[in-house]
Amino acid sequence: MAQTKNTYQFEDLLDKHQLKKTAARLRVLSMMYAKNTATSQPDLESVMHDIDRVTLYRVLNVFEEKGIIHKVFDLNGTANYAVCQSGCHEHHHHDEHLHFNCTACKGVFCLNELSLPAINLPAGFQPSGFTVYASGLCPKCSKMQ
Amino acid sequence: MAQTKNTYQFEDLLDKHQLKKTAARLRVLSMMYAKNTATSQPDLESVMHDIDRVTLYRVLNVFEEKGIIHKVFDLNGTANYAVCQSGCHEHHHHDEHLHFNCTACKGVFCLNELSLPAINLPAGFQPSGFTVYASGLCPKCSKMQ
DNA sequence: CCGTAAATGCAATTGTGTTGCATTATGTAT
DNA sequence: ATACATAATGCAACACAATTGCATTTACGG
Ligand SMILES: [Mn+2]
Ligand SMILES: [Mn+2]
Ligand SMILES: [Zn+2]
Ligand SMILES: [Zn+2]
Repeated sequence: MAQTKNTYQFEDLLDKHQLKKTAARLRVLSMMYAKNTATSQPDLESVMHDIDRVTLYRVLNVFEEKGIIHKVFDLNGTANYAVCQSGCHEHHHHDEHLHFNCTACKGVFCLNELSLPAINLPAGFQPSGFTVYASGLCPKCSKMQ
Repeated sequence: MAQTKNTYQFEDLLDKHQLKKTAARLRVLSMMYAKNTATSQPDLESVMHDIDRVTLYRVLNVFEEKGIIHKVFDLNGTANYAVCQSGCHEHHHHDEHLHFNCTACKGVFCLNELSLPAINLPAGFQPSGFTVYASGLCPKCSKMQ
């Protein structure tokens, strides 16, 4: 679920990855860590009107490179980003968990706690990674019908 | 793999779905049935220079609505479309098979023959569908290294 | 062959994402 | 505290997929 972190911890996080502590980066971090669903650039833009859209794209890109967040596409093919749990490093993500896309609230949930079953492919195909999506109703939306 | 059908069969297919037999639709059908990988609007556009891009989008959309093709996003989040095998009807697709996206040739393969393992979700999540992607090298590209 | 509804072409618009470059802010050395 | 080098940002422009409105053309049943 949503991880609680204060400004000092976000500054430490940026320090740890040798990133300068800028207002845009701190605000993106606090927004992303405050929610339990993935965030898109348009999501950020709709809240942070004073930060240029290009800056938001660049913040997301550098966070992904550093292994702070990972990219996941929603049902419409638009990029969303979620905070990485652990085991993610620069240019090397370990995000082979299931992603749940709620058809009602459109939220994208990372289900890190689930273990994915092994999948074997037909002869000739050499897989290097798997991505599993589920769509349907999230807990909150299924309660409200 | 690639299904072989002639023009009469494509006309029958359009008839069956109460779609008018137009040149654009017949050409899109013959191109999509001739290959064993999914096709994007830009793919079609690069071949059918005389057909407007908007028409190609509309042909793809109506084929998807009718259950003739299904949409699958590639690694870059762009929409590709593949011929449905069976069991797909208007507004009701059964395309819960694995999609393999080759990182070399960028081809998107529908692996209909594979059966996907069951996946159960945490309490509260009500799934209505699953999508599984694998990325890596397809048979042809893995042979060429 | 005609008439009508559907399909198409074209222009314009939206949305997401990228690039180049001038300006500003950050962190460090003085 | 100040100056400097470098990184980050803002802005304009661009690229590309996808959508919408509307006029024109086509398909097809009568
Ligand atoms: Mn995730
Ligand atoms: Mn498929
Ligand atoms: Zn929901
Ligand atoms: Zn390949």
